[in-house]
Amino acid sequence: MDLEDFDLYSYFYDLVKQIPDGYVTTYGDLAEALGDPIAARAVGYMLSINEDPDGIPCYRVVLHDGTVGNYTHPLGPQEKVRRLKADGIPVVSGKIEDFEHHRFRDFRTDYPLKKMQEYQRKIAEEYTESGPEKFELIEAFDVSYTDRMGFASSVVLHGEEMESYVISDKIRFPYIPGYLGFREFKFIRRLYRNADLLLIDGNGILHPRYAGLATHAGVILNTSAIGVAKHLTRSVKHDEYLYIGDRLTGMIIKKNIIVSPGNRFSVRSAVMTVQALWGDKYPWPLKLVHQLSTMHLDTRGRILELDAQSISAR
DNA sequence: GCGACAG
DNA sequence: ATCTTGTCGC
Repeated sequence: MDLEDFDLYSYFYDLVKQIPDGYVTTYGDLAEALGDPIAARAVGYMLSINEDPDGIPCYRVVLHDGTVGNYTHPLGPQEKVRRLKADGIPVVSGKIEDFEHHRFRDFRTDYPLKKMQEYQRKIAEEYTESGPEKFELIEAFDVSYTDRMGFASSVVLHGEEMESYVISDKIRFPYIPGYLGFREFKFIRRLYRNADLLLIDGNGILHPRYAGLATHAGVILNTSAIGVAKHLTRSVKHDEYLYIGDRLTGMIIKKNIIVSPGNRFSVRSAVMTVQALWGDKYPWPLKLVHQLSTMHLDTRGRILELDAQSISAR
């Protein structure tokens, strides 16, 4: 199992196909079969964008209490009820009768998200706090999305010189809290131009397993990295300092701007470096690369050439 | 209604 | 992140 290039969509749809005729399962049961109950919302999302509703029986996935729940179909939830009844499942006023008797949870699975957690713990062990303080080549990354496509960009800075890169690819991993690295690192790996500092939209060691996207990228690419996030994730806040367990992992430097070390930085040195790259209201290389990604998405990857002025003019 | 929830 | 109308504040 190649965790760095894992197709969770295919794996998930194969799980859904395992639900036998005459049985149902829940969003949480499928998340459990993937390896982490936190994926329950991603389960709902993946079902909602199912491209093969006749081959992949989404209608067999219901709420925890036996309520039928939503169905993304032109005919709506009533079509879900119709299909369940056609399978011989009794549904009375939107709820499955004798729910536990019809509930399937005996999935054949390798629990891929559990393996990814282990992988993240190994990455976290490779994180180091000390590193260089001067950088020749800085690269900032960002990705914009449609349902199944990602449009990724990077901006590379060396002295006064700047270059930008764009790539796009089909998405094979949904957004799942705590697993962003498995969604976005493949883009960073392809865009990486041997920079000695990576600036990444997301968290570093401010992560339940101390291995957010910026740490994932910094450790695998063996370079310095910093994460800058716009929203706070689960952590304990003391003044502006953010702790996971007893460990200092990040800092709120402005409203909705959270800095955490990815690799080869401490919290203090990461904050100082971000401040050295401060623009108007945000580190300017990240603002620029975000605009580039958005434009890349808007044109569906048909950008051929861009310079900094045409981007900033937006 | 509440809690979590990086992108 | 994306989907999106109107609304609030500078």
